[in-house]
Amino acid sequence: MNENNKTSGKQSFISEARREQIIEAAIKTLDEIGYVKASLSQIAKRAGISTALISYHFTDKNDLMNHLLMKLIERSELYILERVRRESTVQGKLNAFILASLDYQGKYHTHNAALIEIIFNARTPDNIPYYKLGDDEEEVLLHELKQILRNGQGSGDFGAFNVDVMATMIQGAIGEYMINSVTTKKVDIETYSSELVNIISKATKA
Amino acid sequence: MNENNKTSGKQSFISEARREQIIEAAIKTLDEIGYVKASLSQIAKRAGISTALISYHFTDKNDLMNHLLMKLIERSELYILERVRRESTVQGKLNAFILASLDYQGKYHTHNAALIEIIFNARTPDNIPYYKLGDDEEEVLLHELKQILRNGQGSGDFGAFNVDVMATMIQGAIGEYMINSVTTKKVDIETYSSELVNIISKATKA
Amino acid sequence: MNENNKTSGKQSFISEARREQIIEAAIKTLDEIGYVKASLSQIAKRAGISTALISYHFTDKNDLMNHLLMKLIERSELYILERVRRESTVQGKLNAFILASLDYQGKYHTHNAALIEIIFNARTPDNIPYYKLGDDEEEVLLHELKQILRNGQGSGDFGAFNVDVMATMIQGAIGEYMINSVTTKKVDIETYSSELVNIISKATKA
Amino acid sequence: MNENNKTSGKQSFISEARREQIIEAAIKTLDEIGYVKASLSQIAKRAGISTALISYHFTDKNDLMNHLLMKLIERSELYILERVRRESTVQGKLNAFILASLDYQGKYHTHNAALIEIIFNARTPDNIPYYKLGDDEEEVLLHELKQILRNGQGSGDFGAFNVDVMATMIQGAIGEYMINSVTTKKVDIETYSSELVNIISKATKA
DNA sequence: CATGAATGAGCATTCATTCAT
DNA sequence: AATGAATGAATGCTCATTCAT
Repeated sequence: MNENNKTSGKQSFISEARREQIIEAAIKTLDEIGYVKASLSQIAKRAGISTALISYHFTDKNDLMNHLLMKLIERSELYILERVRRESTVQGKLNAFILASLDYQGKYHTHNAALIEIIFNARTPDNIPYYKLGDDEEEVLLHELKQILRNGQGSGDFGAFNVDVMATMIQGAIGEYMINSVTTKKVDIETYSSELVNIISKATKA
Repeated sequence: MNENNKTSGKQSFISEARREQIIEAAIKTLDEIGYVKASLSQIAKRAGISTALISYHFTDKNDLMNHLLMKLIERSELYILERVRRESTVQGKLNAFILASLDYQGKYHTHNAALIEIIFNARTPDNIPYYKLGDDEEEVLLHELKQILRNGQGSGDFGAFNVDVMATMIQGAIGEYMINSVTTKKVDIETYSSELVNIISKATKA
Repeated sequence: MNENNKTSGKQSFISEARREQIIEAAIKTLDEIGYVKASLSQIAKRAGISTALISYHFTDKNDLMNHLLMKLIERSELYILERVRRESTVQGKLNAFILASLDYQGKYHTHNAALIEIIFNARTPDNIPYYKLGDDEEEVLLHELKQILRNGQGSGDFGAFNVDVMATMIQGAIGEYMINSVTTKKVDIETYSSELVNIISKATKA
Repeated sequence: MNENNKTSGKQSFISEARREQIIEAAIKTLDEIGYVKASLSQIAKRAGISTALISYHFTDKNDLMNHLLMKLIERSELYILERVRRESTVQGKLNAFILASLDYQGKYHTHNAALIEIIFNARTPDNIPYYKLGDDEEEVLLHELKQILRNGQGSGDFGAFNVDVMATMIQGAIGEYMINSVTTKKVDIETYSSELVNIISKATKA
């Protein structure tokens, strides 16, 4: 497979399947031993293939991590947006956003752990951390959340507040649960979800 | 320097100065190139010393990182708690907590970046990520925040809400600003601070 | 090559050849510069390969040394036992044992030097020197020697003596030639061999 | 202390005491962890001093090992020769030589272990192993042993045999006991001693 | 005399990557 | 498409030695 094939869109069916398999193994590896120790050989071991095959299907370790990250983001977006779109009211959408986000963390915590490992560890060749890379266009979820908030303000359901700050706060509150072990140990995810919905509801109220 | 001296409290003045210098260089290194690339030789380069000297003053790379982490946590705690204690009302204390936390991030963002790098990258020998290690006793700031919230509920200044959830949410909201580059680019820290204070104020109101 | 392959019996032809080559280079290295200085890079230099390739074919430096030791012991055992088994009388077997042992030292003195270097230098992780590890089962040559002595006593060819002591003495006398440079310089190996045969013959006589 | 002082004969009393102390610590270290791991810092630790002080009192690690070796050889020579000289007959002297040699090993097995570690591990800068260095003049014990054998042959107490070979054989038989763990475990030193005396007695008989 | 501080050289090992097959 | 073989570069760490104090 030449350099082009590795990044171009069209691959053979078998090639695509291999890439998928490698990405899944990488997710498992990141969850189990963390980014620092997640060497290609550790990933290959979990995939049951040789390291060389990873290099064959991805230009680079970086390339693999990028694809992996895209896949992880895509999945969580699909899950959360699907739940949001099912609701018709702004309040319903906001609640759905929060609940679905936390649900996803609980159900696919392996994915979430892998996501955290990548975002906080991987860096571009210029040493820019991935978590600082966030491009407006890419941040689909944040965009959706802001849209809900703006719509709520427009319809009078929500009061006056800085949408960017409120959205950031909500995302921080959601993400913190996974990360803050003191809370994780003390409060179960259902309680956290419903309490958070209440608090945000009050904070956004007109 | 023998094994004991490396961890015992009393060191010579010059030795203590070197340790300090190494720790500062390590902070700089973590901020600049991230945990993954922060090798002893990179740290040594920034400190202008030999790698061996780091090994001489710290038993281990792990030992260095632990001391560094302790120092970083200690500093931010001192800064924030000092500001909180200056206030007399619960509302004042809560606002001070939020503002001081964000101020610290803005003023010492190198320290904060280093803290993030360590917490999300370092793992114990059993592969437990540092961010999952959080021990109740160690989490001084979270404890203080909960105390403020409980006092506010007791005095009637704050309404009814789950203290653990509210505290976690506030911490998430504070931490997110540093991490969420979209927001960092769009909203300056003063705006974020004051808006967050307003939102939390409304959310906690009786 | 995965962890398993390194120790399991079946390897590819080319892999086995490389392992052989590395072991031979290690023998040469031990003979030339001794165990203490026999680093992987010194061995690699003599094998004309990279250090990493040694790590690829052996799990460990220890693993390499163990394989090397096994090979050396095996070779000397094969050589000596073959010569002993050609003889039919106990006296013939005893003499053959002594002569073959000294012949082996003379012919393959590089191997013998390497053997000495390993046995007296290598230690287990618990600091037990290899030369103190000798397990009855493993000491094939000592066992064979004792068998000859016992058979000779049974048949009346040999007189009464403590078999363990006599066998140890013979082994000591054989090994000493290589080690004692004063004697090595003064007495050639053929003289030493024939004289030792005479002396032992007298000592064991009925 | 300048370069000269380190090797010249006359040192201050305190300096001589320190050297003694270092040498004793080195012996202990060699016995406990073997030559390979016997770093200056390990020796210093056992002596309760700093590594720099060893470098101050000995030009070199090699220098320390040479002095240590001399001391060890000297001690065993004194012990054995004293016992030999107490006897008047050649047979008595020969037996005393064997018994005293084995006694020394039993009584001072720490010293003996250290001796073995040095002789088989240390090498000159030209990579000549110490065990191949043996100079006729230095080998006082071998010389004494040969003298006894020659005297015995002269007086008619002993028969005809090659003195060099017989002496080497006896030394090998003595040394083997310490080294051969199979025998060490099976035969106690008293039995080995008396049996060896009997065997040698028969082998040397007129 | 004695030490703490410091270093350059060397160590075994792991890693991402390449290449012939 | 897949692998085993191979490597150069880098890592954390230890060592013997030096030197100012």
